[in-house]
Amino acid sequence: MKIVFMGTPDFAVPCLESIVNAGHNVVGVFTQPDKPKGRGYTLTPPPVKVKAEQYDIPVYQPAKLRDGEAYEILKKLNPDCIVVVAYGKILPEDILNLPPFGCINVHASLLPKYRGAAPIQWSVINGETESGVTTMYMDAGLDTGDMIMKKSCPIDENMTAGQLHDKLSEMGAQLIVETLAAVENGTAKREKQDDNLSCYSPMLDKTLCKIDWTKSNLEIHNKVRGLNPWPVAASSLNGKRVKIFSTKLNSDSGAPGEVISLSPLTVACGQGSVVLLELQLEGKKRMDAAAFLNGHSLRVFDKFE
RNA sequence: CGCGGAGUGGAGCAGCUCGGUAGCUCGUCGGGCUCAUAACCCGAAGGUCGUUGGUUCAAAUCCAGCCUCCGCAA
Repeated sequence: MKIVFMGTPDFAVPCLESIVNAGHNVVGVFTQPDKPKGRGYTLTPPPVKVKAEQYDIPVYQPAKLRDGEAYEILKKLNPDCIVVVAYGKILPEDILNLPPFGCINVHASLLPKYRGAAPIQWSVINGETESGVTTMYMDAGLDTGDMIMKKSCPIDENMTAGQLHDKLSEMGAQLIVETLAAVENGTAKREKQDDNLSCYSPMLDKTLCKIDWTKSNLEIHNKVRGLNPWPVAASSLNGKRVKIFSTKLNSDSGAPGEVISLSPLTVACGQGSVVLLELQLEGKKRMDAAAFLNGHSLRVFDKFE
């Protein structure tokens, strides 16, 4: 099929690869404009753009989709189908209606649960034991379209959002190829989403990062892995910001936030406690708890806030 | 020129303000104690102090450039 691909971050890259490898004719890639990133505000192209250029596929980076210009480009490209994976923009209706086989989206959750921007992270933060990917025909709503295919995978108790991200990204790459095949030969089904079962996963906000030690150890553990590798759960120690990358559940208890053991480094929560495995002090490198203790004389009863 | 922190034996840190003997916690190796141990005691190895140049009788320390890493912000 003749396809236009729309996507932006790492998550979308395997999908683009698999579509190309499946023999589809990708005639254009839409992605977000390059953005200033990191120290020094270096202008950085999105990962999908980098990959598209390797394939010599024309890249389009419109700031707006609603001014008609994008529509004209798409009309000229004349795709059979538009595939959208984590593009980061809402498609206007005229574009949704343009391709004969429709606009198909790959979403990183088992819809209708976790519609929205950050399904992977929220699944982990909320302690879900299962997640997956869903393909659907896009409609005007946010991730509300009719579903085509689903594939699920378990979330391990210690899995991070980053690990789940990589796994779902690969699964999505497989599923989109299967979906396109079904759509092309007319065997794709169309399943309505049950809105009563839906929930939204809003974009992550840095105010989420701060750990509330009065919460249970399970909630804290889930937050830590849900925010890893970005934006990373954080706390503060002696007035300095500390990122906490990974933890392990422990049943010992104490006053919330207090260090109750040094070997291993254990901090009490509202209920139970967590063993800190990997952390990073502001301006310092990420290190395991043992290394951290070598250079920073923590004591029992010291408090994380 | 977005703001800021940091590079010191294998790891994490101190020392730098006020230049002059390489420090701490841990690890490694050897020995001891112990029924035993990740515990304890004794001993040892291991460092061109990121790099280049400058100032000086003398630079980890002061000055300038460069490289690398990290936090914030986006």
